[in-house]
Amino acid sequence: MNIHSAVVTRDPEITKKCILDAALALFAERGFHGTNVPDVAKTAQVGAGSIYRHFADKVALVNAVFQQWKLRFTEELLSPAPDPRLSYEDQFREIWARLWRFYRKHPQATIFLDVHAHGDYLSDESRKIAESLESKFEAWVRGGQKQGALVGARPEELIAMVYGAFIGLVKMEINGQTMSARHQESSGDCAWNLVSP
Amino acid sequence: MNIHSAVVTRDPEITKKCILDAALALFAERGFHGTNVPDVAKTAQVGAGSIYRHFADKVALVNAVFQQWKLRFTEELLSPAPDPRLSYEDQFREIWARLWRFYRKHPQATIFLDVHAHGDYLSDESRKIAESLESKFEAWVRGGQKQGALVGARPEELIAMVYGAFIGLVKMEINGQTMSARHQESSGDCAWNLVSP
DNA sequence: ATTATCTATAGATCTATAGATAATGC
DNA sequence: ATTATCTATAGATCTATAGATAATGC
Repeated sequence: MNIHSAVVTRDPEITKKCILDAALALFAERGFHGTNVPDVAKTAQVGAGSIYRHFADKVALVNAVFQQWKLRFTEELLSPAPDPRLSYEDQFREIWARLWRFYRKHPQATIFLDVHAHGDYLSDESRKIAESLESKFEAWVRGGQKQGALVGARPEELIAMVYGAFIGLVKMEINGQTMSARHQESSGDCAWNLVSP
Repeated sequence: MNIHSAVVTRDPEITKKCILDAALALFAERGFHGTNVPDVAKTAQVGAGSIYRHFADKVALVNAVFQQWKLRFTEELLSPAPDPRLSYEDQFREIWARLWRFYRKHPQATIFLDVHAHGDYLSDESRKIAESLESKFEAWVRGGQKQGALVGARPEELIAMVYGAFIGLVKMEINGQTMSARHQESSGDCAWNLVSP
């Protein structure tokens, strides 16, 4: 059945990585339901069947992408933790700068994580990872509140507003208004005012 | 072919409204590609064919929903304009309160407008309506900046951050953390600090 | 005669699998 | 002998249409 095939041999892990990268790009741009598996295969330059060798189904694939990038996002934002000798304002600005750095390095992942944050196809494992990131941020906020360095709202609220403001700027940029380094910096002033007491 | 049919007669405008309401609910919950036309018909309690009598195709339907609610959102947020005799802080708080009122009255529309803000299925007409709302907000921001009552960033940036922060809170609430009237009020303090000079 | 509605379905598309091919390892 | 890959496609699903039915208006 496979007369013309040129089945190239390579490390299966490379095949898997190609699939994950292609899935990230297409899911970020078109969403879960807007992306079909043959297109992922074509973008990854693998056969459609190979995707089902590495992932049980399309839902498992999107969860693998989600978990990979949620973990990496956590890592790049919170490891190493901002120097605790810094003022909370400076720690906050460090995290704000890391958000922008993450987005510059991985724009597709930033969009993917926002778009797929609440899909009903997310597994319990994926949700657990998201909650774990959330609780790390909440701990940081509570620390600042105890010192009176952050405003006394519920930590979830402050996180939702700051991250929401960041995503708002990202979407604005994707819509055509670029954010220069200077704009990123001054948006940090605004974001700090949001949480400062 | 239609032996058992009970073709109920009613005002075609009511049929159309039922379709638009059903489409709003399903598109908001499952997104454009995650929603299929027979499900919209079932939710609207009409035959699938009736949808294509009122709308050219699925894309025309989502655009009709988008335009209806984007216009209504603009109306409810900016008409009547906040009393210009009020301080800009009080005008801002009035708009913030209207945002929450819109969301409480039309939670599905709030989600719909966020999820479908940048879909590639949006028509030029839909985009024009979105831009027109944006420019009304920008004019309001420029007015405040001239008086030194709002921080001097680009208006698009301030709008993106404030609206992003609001959407962040809405998503947080949908995720389980309710926002009481008191929380809405105090989140307005934070949001005002974001844009205050 | 026209208009609105319905059900049934043709045709397109998408997911997941079957089965062939080739490379690697015992 | 096992494992990874491919192409082709079965079966499910989805969009949009065809054609029947009924109500309204001239």
